Amino acid sequence: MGDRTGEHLALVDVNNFYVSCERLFDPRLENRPVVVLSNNDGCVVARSPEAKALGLRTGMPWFQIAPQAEAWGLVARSSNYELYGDLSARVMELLGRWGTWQQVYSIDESFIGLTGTPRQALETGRQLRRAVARHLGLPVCVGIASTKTLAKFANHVAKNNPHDARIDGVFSVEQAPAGFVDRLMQRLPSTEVWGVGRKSGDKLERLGIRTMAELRDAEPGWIRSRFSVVLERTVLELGGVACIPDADEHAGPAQVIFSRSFSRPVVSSADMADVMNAYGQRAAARLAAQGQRARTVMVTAGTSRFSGPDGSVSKSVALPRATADPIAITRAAVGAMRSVMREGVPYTRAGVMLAGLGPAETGQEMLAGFEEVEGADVVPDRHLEDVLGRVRGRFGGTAIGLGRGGLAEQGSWTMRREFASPQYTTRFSELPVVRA
DNA sequence: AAGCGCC
DNA sequence: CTGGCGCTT
Repeated sequence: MGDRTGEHLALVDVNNFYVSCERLFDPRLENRPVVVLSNNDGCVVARSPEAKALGLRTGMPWFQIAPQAEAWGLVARSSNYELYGDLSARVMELLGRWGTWQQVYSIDESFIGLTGTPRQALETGRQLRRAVARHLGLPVCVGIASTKTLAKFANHVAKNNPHDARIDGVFSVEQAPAGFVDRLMQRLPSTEVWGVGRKSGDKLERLGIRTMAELRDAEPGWIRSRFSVVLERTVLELGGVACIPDADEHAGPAQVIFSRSFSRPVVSSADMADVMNAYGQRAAARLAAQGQRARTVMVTAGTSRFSGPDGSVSKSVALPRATADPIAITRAAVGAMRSVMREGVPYTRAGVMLAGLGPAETGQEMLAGFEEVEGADVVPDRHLEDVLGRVRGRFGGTAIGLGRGGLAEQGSWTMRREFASPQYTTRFSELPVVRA
């Protein structure tokens, strides 16, 4: 745990984040059903309230919905992660200013620490909600409590009572009327608790625990023996004991994965080599951007989960040295895949995973290799990944890459993005034009 | 390598 | 004609 004694925890997230981002730049999407689709336009990942009212659920495949879309006036958008990522950075930066501490939990969620009395913390929550609306035009909900799990619950309360003027998007467990939280927990199923999914919910039910309140009141040690230390912590947190450790700010992620489904199955090893070339570069670029190096490359490829025999393969290979060099990583990925894939099998997805991560060399270490240029005012880049990172930072992610066409070249397997919106905030050529 | 849960 | 990711076991 960090040093957060006596603080309140707020969990802030953006309502229907991807849809809200799309609406920000296309007001025609206001007041009508809108869904944002996953990569490859596969299934629904975000819904406007109007789309929810139509009964559309997250995870629904688009091909099942598409026939009715026109009759419903439903608008679909392909996911535009350039846009969402950019807006996310702005939201997170703004939220960080309101907290004594911040943990960015996902693209649209952040835990932040609030000080003062419970009453003051609630008022801060209301202020930051107004600030995000004013500065970024995005609607957020805020849940405030003493533990992360309770803050998640409080956020859920805020989000699911949009028309309650007393809540108005901000709910504090500590400031709720007596008995209110307990009555709610007695009504809500355990699966509404953060960290309790379908499987654990089923198992809990078989053991006689159905509601959030029953889970909160369960014996922690018994839960640990029947489930895991992770669920035990959830029980303690529901009871107000903060015990989910904060993410280590300094440590990057333990692994970097770049994995995608194909628009069309990949059958030949030649095409799969192109895939590994492209995915290896993307994974390597992320690794370099995080200032990390990898020791291990793992490749995976799989057949359709919904039809035909399961033909998933994977192979892990050690790199000769820890590196973020896209040439070394891409070579390793292509070679590993060639050794395990079966020619003629229709693979529908593949991935490159980098593991055994550690920090990249410091500036001092890099300088050590350049005694020969001592006195020069510019230290040349020692690593290809640094050069690529700088070019991409200035000219865009596909401006430069390995091989003919680099990352810009598209294969027949490239993901489908039929309903893509412009990159309003990250490409000069796609800036929205405003006429007054 | 698979299960699980989250977004 | 059905996502991607990270962590745990």
